[in-house]
Amino acid sequence: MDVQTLCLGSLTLGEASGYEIKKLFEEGPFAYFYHASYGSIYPALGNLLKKELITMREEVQDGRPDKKVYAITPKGDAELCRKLKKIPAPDKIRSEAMLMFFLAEHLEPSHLGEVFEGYLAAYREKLNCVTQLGEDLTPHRIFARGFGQAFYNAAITYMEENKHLLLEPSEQKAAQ
Amino acid sequence: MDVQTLCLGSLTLGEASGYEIKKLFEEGPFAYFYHASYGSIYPALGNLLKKELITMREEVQDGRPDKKVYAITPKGDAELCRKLKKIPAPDKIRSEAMLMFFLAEHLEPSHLGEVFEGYLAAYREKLNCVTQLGEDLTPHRIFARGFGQAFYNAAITYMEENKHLLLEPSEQKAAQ
DNA sequence: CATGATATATATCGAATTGATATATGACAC
DNA sequence: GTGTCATATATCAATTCGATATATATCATG
Repeated sequence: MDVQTLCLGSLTLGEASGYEIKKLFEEGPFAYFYHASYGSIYPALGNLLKKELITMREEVQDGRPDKKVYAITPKGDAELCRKLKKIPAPDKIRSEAMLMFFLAEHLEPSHLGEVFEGYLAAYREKLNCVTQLGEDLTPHRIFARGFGQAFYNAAITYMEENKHLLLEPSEQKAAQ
Repeated sequence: MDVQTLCLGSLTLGEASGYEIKKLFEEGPFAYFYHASYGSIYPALGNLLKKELITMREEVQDGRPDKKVYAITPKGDAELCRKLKKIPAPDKIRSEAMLMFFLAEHLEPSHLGEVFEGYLAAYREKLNCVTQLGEDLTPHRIFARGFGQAFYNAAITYMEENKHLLLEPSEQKAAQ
């Protein structure tokens, strides 16, 4: 699943600029299951335009910089459907925080605590973000959003309940 | 967090070959929070060796190909600690399946069903994998493993309970 | 007993992606 | 006026992926 396909998928939600597409991955409905950077989005939009899978119009704005608004074409829609006709690759998670927790013996306790609190706070914020997300969703999208909520809820609950394992390992040892 | 740091972290669990390190990310304790490919692991080990952060010895085996066994040095351990002294980047999830669910209107129902069942089966297998994982774990690692279990459990439960949203959207619509 | 599949093991390389950086406009605070 | 923030586009070196190649050995299957 390359960024071009990702952009096509984004544009099925309505026309958007590269900047707006990026926001879908940062705080929008895609935030909890996919990521893409400007460095891949802008070139992808250029390629899609060349292939006539999307159209572009320049929109002059006042109070902020002008933008290029992209929209998917029927040809682009057909291409997206073609690309979605496959078995998806397995999920890939990259959690530096969890790696740190796993290797916690190599961290200073104060830093570990800081990392933990920051991580928990970030998850609470993400849950908040997902929960506020979207109106008039199709059942499919309610399912997808609910998955994100279920994930964040489970993570937050787990962290709150098992904090001691990470932050007071000496007491745990003593209790055995 | 680059692959070199990741390899250093892997080697704190004990000496290992490139192939064995890869398995940590595929079915081992890192599987549910990080990924790395051969194309990054082998060059990373080469660079770490040059920098004397790890050592290498060739181990002749019978019944299978010989392997190069790497071990972390004190210098490597210091470097790892240095690299871990920072605030971790936010988690990044890449789920092609979830993207498909979100864009389900563009999929044939039979394909959607197939993707869903495959995804659920994969998660059940991953949960199984994580649960069987590790003996004599430190509290930190019990925390990390438990997080993986909590995540997979939540995901599986959610999918089982909300399957209808995804696979019978017409009935949902009719029920409104 | 060939044939194919699977597991172990290392290595490489083009293509894709990231993360950082540059550039620019305008709002808003202090 | 000075700094910071949000909007907006674009580029690029460095990193990483995913596919492929190569090799050894086991095991099943017809």
